[in-house]
This record gives sequence, C-alpha cells and structure tokens, in this order.
Amino acid sequence: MANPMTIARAAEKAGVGVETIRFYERRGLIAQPPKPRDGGYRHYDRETIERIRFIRQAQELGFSLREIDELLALKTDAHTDCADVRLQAVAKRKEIERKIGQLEEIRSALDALIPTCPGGGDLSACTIMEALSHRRAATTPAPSQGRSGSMETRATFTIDGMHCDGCARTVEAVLLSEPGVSEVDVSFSRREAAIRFDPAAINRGRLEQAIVRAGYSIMEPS
Amino acid sequence: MANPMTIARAAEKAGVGVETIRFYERRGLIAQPPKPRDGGYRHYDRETIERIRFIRQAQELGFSLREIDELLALKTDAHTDCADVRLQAVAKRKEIERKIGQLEEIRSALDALIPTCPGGGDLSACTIMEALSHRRAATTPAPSQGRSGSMETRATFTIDGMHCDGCARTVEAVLLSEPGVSEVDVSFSRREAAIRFDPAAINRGRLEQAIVRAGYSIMEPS
DNA sequence: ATGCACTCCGTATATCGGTACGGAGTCAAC
DNA sequence: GTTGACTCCGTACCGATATACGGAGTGCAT
Repeated sequence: MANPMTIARAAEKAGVGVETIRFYERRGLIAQPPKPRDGGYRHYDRETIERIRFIRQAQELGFSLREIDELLALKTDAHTDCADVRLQAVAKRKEIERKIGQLEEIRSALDALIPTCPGGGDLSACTIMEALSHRRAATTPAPSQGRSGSMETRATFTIDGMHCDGCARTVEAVLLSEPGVSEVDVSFSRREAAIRFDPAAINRGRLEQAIVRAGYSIMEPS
Repeated sequence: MANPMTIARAAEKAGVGVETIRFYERRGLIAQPPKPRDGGYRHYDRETIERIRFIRQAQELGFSLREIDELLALKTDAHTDCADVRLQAVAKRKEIERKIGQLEEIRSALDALIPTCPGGGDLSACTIMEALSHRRAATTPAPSQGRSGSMETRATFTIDGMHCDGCARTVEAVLLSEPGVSEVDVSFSRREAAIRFDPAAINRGRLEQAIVRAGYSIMEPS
C-alpha cells in the first residue's frame, strides 16, 4: 500500500476513537504495530483493523474486554478447537439469560407496584413509597396483554447489522420504496422492522431480499 | 434506649457494611447522625436504619443511588405528590424494559450463532469466530475470495445519507458483494467511497446502483 | 525552513458503588 | 489505668471502559 495507515485513519476505519486504539494496545488486546524507526508513527494494517472490529462485535454480544482477550487468544492458538469458542458463547448466553431473569423480576415488581399507587394525592397514601420503606410486595395481577385480530398483513423481522438510528431510517426508506409496502417502523434499538404490506403485491421473501440487498441481514427467529 | 447504637450495630441491622454507611453519609443519602460530644461516636436511630433499608430496596428495583437521592428528597418534601413517585417508577420500568430488550437482542444473536457452529474441529470452520470477525450473520454462507489478476480501475463516489461508521461499513459490504469489486474503502467522515474494480466485470453505473439500492445516494461530482 | 496537522507517551479524569487502610481517638471492662 | 475492641476521618483503591490533556516529536506540504 502506498501511504501507510496511521492511527487516526485506522480508528476511523475501525469505527472507534484514537484513544480507544491506544487503550486497547495498553490492554494488550492488539499488538502495538511496528513503527518504521524508533520514534516514528505506528502503521496499521488490515489485520489490526479486523481485530478491532472483532473486539467491537464481541462487545455487542455482551463479551467484556477480558473475555474478548481470551477469545482472541483462542483465535491465534493453533491448538484451539471450535468447541472452546462454542463453550464461551454458550456460557455467555447463560449469563445473559440470568441477567434477563433478574431484570424481569424487577420489572414485575414494578408492575405489581405501579397499578396499586393512587397516582395522585398525598405521599402517605403512596403504595410505592410504602413498599420501598417496608419491603412488602404489592399483590396485584399485572394487566394482561391481549391483542389480536388485525385486518392487515404484517411482518416483523429482526435485523442484524444496523449501527445507529440512521441505519434504521435507511432500512425504512429501502422498504418503503418496495411496491405494496404501506407502513414501516424500524427500530434500531430493538433491531426490528415492523412492516405492513399488501400480500397481493409483495411477500416476506421479497422484503427480506430488500433488507439484505441494503447490506443488513435477517436473523431468523429460532 | 439504654445502649446507643453505634455504626457496626446499625450496619448489621440494616444489612450493609460499616464502610457502606459511611459512604452513604458522604454521598448525602443519610444524614450524619448526632454525636454526643465533639469527637464521640455516631448514634443511630431507627429512622436512619429504615432509610438505609429504603436505599437497598430501591437498589433492588434497579434505582441508582442518584435516583434514590431524588426519591428520598421527594419523601421528605411535604409538597410532593404521589404522582411524582409514580412517574419515577414508570420511567424506571421503561428503562428496565429497554435493558431487557437489549439483552434479548444479544441472546437471540447468540442463539442464531451457536447452533450453526459445528461444535468441534478446526477453528477455521467455526461460524461463531467467523461471525465475530466479519459481522455477518451466521446463516450467511461466506463468499470465497477470488482474485482475478487483470486490469483494474478505481472509482470514487461522494455518498449522501450515511449516518455513522456503521453505515460506511454497510456500504463497504454492499460494494464488496458486487462481482468484480476487489477493494473498497468507504469513509464516513469524508462521505466517500473509493473502489477498485475490474471494468470487465462491472462498471460505475452498476456500482452506483448498488449504493442507491442500499438506501444511500450519490452526489455527482461537478 | 516553516507551518500545521498529526502522533507519541504518560498521566489524569470520568462513572458507579462501594471496600480497604492507617493512624489517632474513644469507650467499656477488668 | 490498661487492654482491647470499636470508631473516626481522610484518603486510596477496586474494576470496567474508556476519554482528555499537555508537552514534545514527526511527517509532509508550501
């Protein structure tokens, strides 16, 4: 390559800050790239960029930097078996599952609490405050979520590869440009696209194709 | 009470550590209890113990210390309406919900990844590693890199509609998936795509089409 | 040969919720 | 009146994941 890639350009390509790269180097996550002469600038190659992207990807899957360190060590170790990696992934899934469970407990505690609160008036009547003061769970069945019977055809996809709200709007635009699509709501945070369309004009397969053509991918519900 | 409650006993009754109480005092979450004489020991009353328990309860519901601070301020403010408290609880519920959603995304990403992994054998076959390296969904077959050694041309486009580095990588991926494209460098900050391609296999027009299909637009060079 | 942007390195700072330490003071019992 | 447990206070540290700053050096274009 003609002009060597210095840290700012590498950071841009990898989608991180300059300081972050230096931080990763200090952490030992990426090797300090060779400098032409003592005192010169670091030159980054594609490998390193890939490595940084690997780190960010793994972070998005909930791996900590320490775990990513291990993952990277596995990667370069010739003796590593695929099972090792799979094991890590499974363990991480379990951990995520546990965290979800905890949060769901909290949620249902709040769900139990909120409806019993009068929602106005003196604090002394506030059941939420009371519950916080004396730990007692309010016992009210949570409002059930029942909704069915839509006239229109809808589809929901979970989409991988969106990086920001702008991506979500891009996907929206792409879908809306397909014939037969009447309404689209793409959420970046939920990684979801909800689409209303005319089944006579278009089908799920074509919608998927449009998304994939735009550079994103569909995650099949398992 | 006959014998006054010093910090260790208070901590035990409240179910926290001694240092934690001192920490809460420094944070202003609980008032520094009166000391009998200058230089004496703190004496704790039941109120304070209650307050500490309140803090722990709220923490279990996912409130941060800062939020608890606000909650406690509400509690002592005579003008507080119950609706204020309820509002906090509802907001917290929403936040919890969002966190659950994020974790569920991570879980389903892992769920998509794990079953496709052979679960044994060489790392090169590991779809999990691959997904981490190239941020493509596990279900997508990896296109093999072919290198045709012939004349290559470069093209540069200015692109409108990219919102982040992720968008830039998306465009990169889209372009790389076109036949005849050998190297792509998309910069978000410069809003530019530099492409090297084989003119026998593809032309500028088709490259533009690919970008537009992905939801971005080309700004014509004047 | 000068200017300017970039980079280097070490260090400091930020958040969150604590925990630990060290030296001095206090309290109660023996 | 001494011993031993407890407490006080300030301060430093933990772990995670970076971000910010400042002064000196480097690379490149004019």
